[in-house]
Amino acid sequence: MTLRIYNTLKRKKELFEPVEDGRVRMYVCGPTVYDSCHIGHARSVVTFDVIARYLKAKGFDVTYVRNFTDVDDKIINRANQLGIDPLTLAEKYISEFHDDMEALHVEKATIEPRATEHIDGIIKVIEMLIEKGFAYNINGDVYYSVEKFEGYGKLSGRRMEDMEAGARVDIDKRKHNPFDFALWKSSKPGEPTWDSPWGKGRPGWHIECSAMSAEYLGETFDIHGGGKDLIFPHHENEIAQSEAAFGKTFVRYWIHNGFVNINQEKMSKSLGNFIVLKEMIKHYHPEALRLFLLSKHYRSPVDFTDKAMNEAVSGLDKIYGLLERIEKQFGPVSGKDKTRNTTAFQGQFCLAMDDDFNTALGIAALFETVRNMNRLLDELQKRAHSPQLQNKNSFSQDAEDKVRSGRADILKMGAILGILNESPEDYFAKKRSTGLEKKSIDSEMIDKMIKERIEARKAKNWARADQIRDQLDEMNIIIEDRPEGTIWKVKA
RNA sequence: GGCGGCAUAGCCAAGUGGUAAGGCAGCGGUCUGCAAAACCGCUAUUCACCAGUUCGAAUCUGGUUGCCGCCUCCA
Repeated sequence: MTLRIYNTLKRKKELFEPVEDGRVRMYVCGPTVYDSCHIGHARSVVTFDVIARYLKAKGFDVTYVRNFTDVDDKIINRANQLGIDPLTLAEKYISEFHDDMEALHVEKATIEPRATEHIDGIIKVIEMLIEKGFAYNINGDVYYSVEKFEGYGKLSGRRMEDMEAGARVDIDKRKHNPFDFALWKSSKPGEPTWDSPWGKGRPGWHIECSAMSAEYLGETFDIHGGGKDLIFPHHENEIAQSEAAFGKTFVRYWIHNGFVNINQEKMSKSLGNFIVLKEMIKHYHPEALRLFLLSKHYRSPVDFTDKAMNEAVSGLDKIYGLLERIEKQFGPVSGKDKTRNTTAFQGQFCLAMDDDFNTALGIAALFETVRNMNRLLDELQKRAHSPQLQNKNSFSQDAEDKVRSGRADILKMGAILGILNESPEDYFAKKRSTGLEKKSIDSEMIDKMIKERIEARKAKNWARADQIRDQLDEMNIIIEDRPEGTIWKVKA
């Protein structure tokens, strides 16, 4: 059970060895709260949610810090446009973020610090950097001097000389080097400001993460994550700040998730193709989104399409379908079920997750378990209908044990992936009612028609039964005659 | 201009030296009054192309082509 993680800094997979045995300290860059979350945010948050869940399941004591950037140019601009206070705007989107994440079944981070609540810590780090000669003050603006930090560029793999060649960087003559970045920005009218040794102002973007991670996780910690786009300049700058200020290795393992494309196009505001999370979960089950996102490796790009989402929905239906089948036959999960041997989980699934959180491979293990359990239930059903078979009882006892263990397996895998949070009844009931809403059909009418069809079938009036089924089909309702009774579904 | 990534069946996708997971779709079968669901079987002698290393390569090396990302706010 050795976990290997792809480390962006080293550009290879490495054995994971935390600073302190049995503990993991991890920091993930959260959103700048100036707008609603889109599915790109969802990918990052879900990726690290699964990583945190898995580390906990492996027995680590996990301290997970995910920050909010609640003071920033974008927030100020947006607030000015709307004529409201920037901090009020930030508050609104923080609360929206929480709502979205709850809907997505994202577990709460241990600590969710905000930049504006850590101004003192930020100022302290800037003072250290000035003192050590890594930063300079120009009329109340404090800049970090990238040339002073020897390792600058080591995360993103770029050298200063290369970057200058074709770089598109704003020319600020006051900076010693075009790549020098702001640690502290002097205040302009209408902006939130704090007192500092350099006058009134506000922190730059990168410094908050150096200050807050040090406060909650120490000067060296285990995992730092975020989207690939943050590698440069944000994370490069964080390393420069923290290692210069504290004189220690900042982070041991850097993890970066890939992007979400929409119909093979980069998702961007200018293309107008970004998908807001709370809109999308009106159309798709949040767990289907998680299953979709996790069915590709976290470092690869994923292409969001309705087709891909519908495939995820089919997969989720299949899993819940099995859970429903088991529950109908053996009842809900019992206390005893929770302590069962979960061989597929401990074997295939954990092996996959141990290899750089290979959720796609883990999901394959989940589906294989689903198929195995369905097969067993089929066999059980077959035997029940053939009275000549011997040892029926011992087989069914054995099968029940296996099925219960299989369900425990599936639920354990689901708990890492953050899916299968609902009871199968609720899942399908909700699906039916939202399906009806969309097509504006009345469920009482359906029940009435199904009752009539059951009567017709009892009387072996197949013509009438099929006629009713055809009518329902026209209403986008699908019928399944199961051994336990007739159920219906709404067509996707 | 600089840096980096990717190319596996109809589609999505895992697989970094030992002979191609899983999902979706399709077809055939079992089951069913007929269906649906579920299960079984089939669907890549082959992993963009060329050359090389090796007993052996989708996996390593070199080259070619194509796609994409970052270097500017961005998950």
